[in-house]
Amino acid sequence: MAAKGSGAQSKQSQRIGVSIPPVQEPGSEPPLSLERIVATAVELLDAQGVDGLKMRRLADRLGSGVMSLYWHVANKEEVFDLALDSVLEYRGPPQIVESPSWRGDVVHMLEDWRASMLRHPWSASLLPCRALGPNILSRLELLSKTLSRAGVADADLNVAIWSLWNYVMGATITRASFDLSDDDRAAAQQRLTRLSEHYPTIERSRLLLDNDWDGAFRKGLDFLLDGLAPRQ
Amino acid sequence: MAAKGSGAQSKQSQRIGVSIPPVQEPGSEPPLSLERIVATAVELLDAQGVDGLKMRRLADRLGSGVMSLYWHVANKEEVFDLALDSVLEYRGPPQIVESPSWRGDVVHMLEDWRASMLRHPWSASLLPCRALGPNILSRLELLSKTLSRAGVADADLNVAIWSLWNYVMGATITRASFDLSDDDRAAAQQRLTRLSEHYPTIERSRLLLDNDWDGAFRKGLDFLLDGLAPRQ
DNA sequence: ACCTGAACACCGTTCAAGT
DNA sequence: ACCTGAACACCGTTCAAGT
Repeated sequence: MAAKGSGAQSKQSQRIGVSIPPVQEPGSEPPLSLERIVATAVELLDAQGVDGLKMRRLADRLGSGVMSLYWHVANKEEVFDLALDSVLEYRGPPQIVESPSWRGDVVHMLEDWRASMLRHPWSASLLPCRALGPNILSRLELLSKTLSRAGVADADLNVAIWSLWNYVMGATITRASFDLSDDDRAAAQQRLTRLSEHYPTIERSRLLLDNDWDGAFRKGLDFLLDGLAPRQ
Repeated sequence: MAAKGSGAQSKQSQRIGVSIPPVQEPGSEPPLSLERIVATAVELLDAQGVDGLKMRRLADRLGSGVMSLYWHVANKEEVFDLALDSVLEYRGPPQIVESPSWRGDVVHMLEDWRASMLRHPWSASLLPCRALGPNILSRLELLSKTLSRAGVADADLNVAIWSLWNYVMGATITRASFDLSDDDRAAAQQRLTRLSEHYPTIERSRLLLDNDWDGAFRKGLDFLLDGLAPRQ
């Protein structure tokens, strides 16, 4: 299961003394490494979507043979896992003077989470069915700690966390997949208009064109938080 | 784009008079039809998951050559679209005497929606990125109409619908993917315990093992509905 | 109108070597 | 320790026919 080179931490970024910085001669590639593979996988996913990530294409971009990848990585699945987690790092809430409120912290983290996933539209739909990497676990830990300090009882903690997780995931996955296809969406709304006898209400409200996603996200999130941890 | 035989409605289920019911001679298959293809695709997906649906395997089960499928269907994508929508039919709320309350109707529809998707665990993660079929549109229409009658203003209608959609999708996708792998989940929690120095709070609450999914779903849904359409 | 087999252009990955 | 090319066992789909 575990990849051979998984734990390897390439330390070549720690330059010793004043040795020559590794300026890239055009055409000569730096050596393969887990970091380069993951970074390039993210590039590829951003550019071409989930189906665009192929081992051969990845190797091409890295200037190596396909099979070289398999030294650093067990299989394609692991590439997905690593690319996904690499995109979800969290740097914490802005520390302006004093941390304002637990609620502000939670909202910030969840909005940042959503924004991170929307910057990489392939990531949201991948997350639920993949292994939970350290960055995701860190977010959950932070969320849990914050809610706990805010007074949420231990018995209610898991429900609160999963409700928020579910809401964020649903909102982001939907948004990301609608994002991918602006034309498709217009086409869908047109099809809806043609069928307006069957679906008069959603046709009238132009459901498929409405796009205040950010506002809707924030509003629903507030409702959830009101219920989960009432402001006292 | 449109498949050649898409609109075909095989009417052979309407028996004329007392003709012999189509008892299957073992080995002789009924003729191919869109319905049979879709039904078999659902079987295959239920049994083997998303990656288990291959055109060749589907053809095998149907007792036909692979390429025969392409007469009824444009490509594999269309098989997914049709299988998905076929699984999401809604029969409406139980009509016991009087329809109780708009809120009961909404909750019933959304819980039924979730249950339908959980009966076919591959469906939830597929839904957001596929075409909206008639059954899904019907649910959205019903939801919209009910909320509208409940007094939700036109301007707030789309936000309300999408919030609920997002919540249901997120909850179901998460639940379904955790469902797929009971062992994996235990393994993940074990890994978490090993790393408990980094994630003490979620380790202590045994976040990854908690499984009152149904209760959590209902609770969060109530919070959302409270916010979206306050009971007067 | 409906079905078919052969063939094509891909995939991920195994294996047996190379340095 | 790291990289490689040839080969295998698959895929979805095109095409040119068949009935």
